[in-house]
Amino acid sequence: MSDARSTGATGKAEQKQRSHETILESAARLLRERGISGASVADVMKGAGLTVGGFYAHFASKEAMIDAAMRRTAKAMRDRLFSRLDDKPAADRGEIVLKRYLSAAHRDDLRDGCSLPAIVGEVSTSATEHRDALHAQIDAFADQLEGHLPAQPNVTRRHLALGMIALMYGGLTLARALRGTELSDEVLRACRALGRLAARSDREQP
Amino acid sequence: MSDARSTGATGKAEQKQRSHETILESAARLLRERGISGASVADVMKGAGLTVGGFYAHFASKEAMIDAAMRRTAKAMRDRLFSRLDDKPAADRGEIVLKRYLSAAHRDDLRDGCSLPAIVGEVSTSATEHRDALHAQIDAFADQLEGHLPAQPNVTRRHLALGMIALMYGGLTLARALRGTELSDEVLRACRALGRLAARSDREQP
DNA sequence: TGTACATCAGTGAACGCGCGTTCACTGATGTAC
DNA sequence: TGTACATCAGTGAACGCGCGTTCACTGATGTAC
Repeated sequence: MSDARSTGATGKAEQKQRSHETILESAARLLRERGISGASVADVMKGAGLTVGGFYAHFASKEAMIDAAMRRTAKAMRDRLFSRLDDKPAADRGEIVLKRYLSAAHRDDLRDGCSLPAIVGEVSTSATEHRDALHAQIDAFADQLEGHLPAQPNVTRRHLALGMIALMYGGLTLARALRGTELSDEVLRACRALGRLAARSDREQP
Repeated sequence: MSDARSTGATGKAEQKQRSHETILESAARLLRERGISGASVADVMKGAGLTVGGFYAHFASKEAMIDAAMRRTAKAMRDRLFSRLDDKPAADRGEIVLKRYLSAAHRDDLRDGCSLPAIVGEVSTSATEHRDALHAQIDAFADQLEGHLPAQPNVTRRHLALGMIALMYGGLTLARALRGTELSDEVLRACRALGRLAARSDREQP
């Protein structure tokens, strides 16, 4: 505490920054678990160990909070998906990302997984104000993914990446919606098989 | 009217049946446009030219109405997707379904299109009570689709069908969420290109 | 060092609103005699 | 055929609830002298 003081930062400002961080983490978790409309301001604050009233000292609106949570979650997800990929053969990398994303573990871990399943549907029907934040998220995802995909005839790597993102997002969301059924596992397996067609070029160069 | 009377049906029962139909149509339309939580009972009744109070003479709950609207919409969508397919060469049929589903016209037509984009996300996060209705819808879709897909090495037709459904649902939903941007069109194109890998077997038998 | 005042992160109650659901009522239609 | 009563599809106001947002207040922390 005295150390913190000596760095010039005041205790109050530090405390507020810590709270901001905690609120953002709570928001990101509830967003992934319950979606945009399900992540209520009161519950987000409760999840951060605070009360509703203080919220507007940290964010201008719920909309701003959701956008911030989206940005943060997307970055964390990409870091995890693409981590330690350099150790693997270049030809395997696309398929490794595919398997990480479309795993039963990822399907079952709502709290720490990808936020797309909780976001895209709502943005398409009732939360259009988050379109720009989603756009940035998809753009960044595609940029990073296309570097790990093989050249294929008649398709750009960019298109392979966007197609795989749609497949991964669609497959995971569908598998989550069907959680607890045999069909849910089947969907994951099916999407991994379909994605392999795009992620590997072996069949083109026998 | 006198004709109707002579068939033995009473005017009152007929009127109620007509209203039931109108309510269901209004529910299906609002469900596709605004999602499950966005299709409020009051708005559904208003869309049918009626008032809220009468709703519970037609459905036991909002949940029952949504399930009924889901069933009806899914059937209509399949009929449209698979219509007049017998005129086409067998090898083209999978790709034709793909192109019909992942078209800009379908993306832009919320009112009459597929209901999956409005349903799956919510079922995965906050409307789990509709899991069974969704399961039946996906099952029926896959059954019908797999008959139009080619044999491929290392993948069952069932898995090809489920993968394509996830790709089509994911791609359309993402494209709708990004509506109005260049990226939205790119996503549609990308998903058609990826889906072609599954829908056509040409590359396997040169 | 000690005292008086200023700041401000967080509290908790209240607001207006839309939601799903309930219910006493209305009035046109249908039935009995 | 005409009259009295029963039925029932639909009305509209009310309910309890959770939502996003506002605001007067509290009390610990920080500053001035």
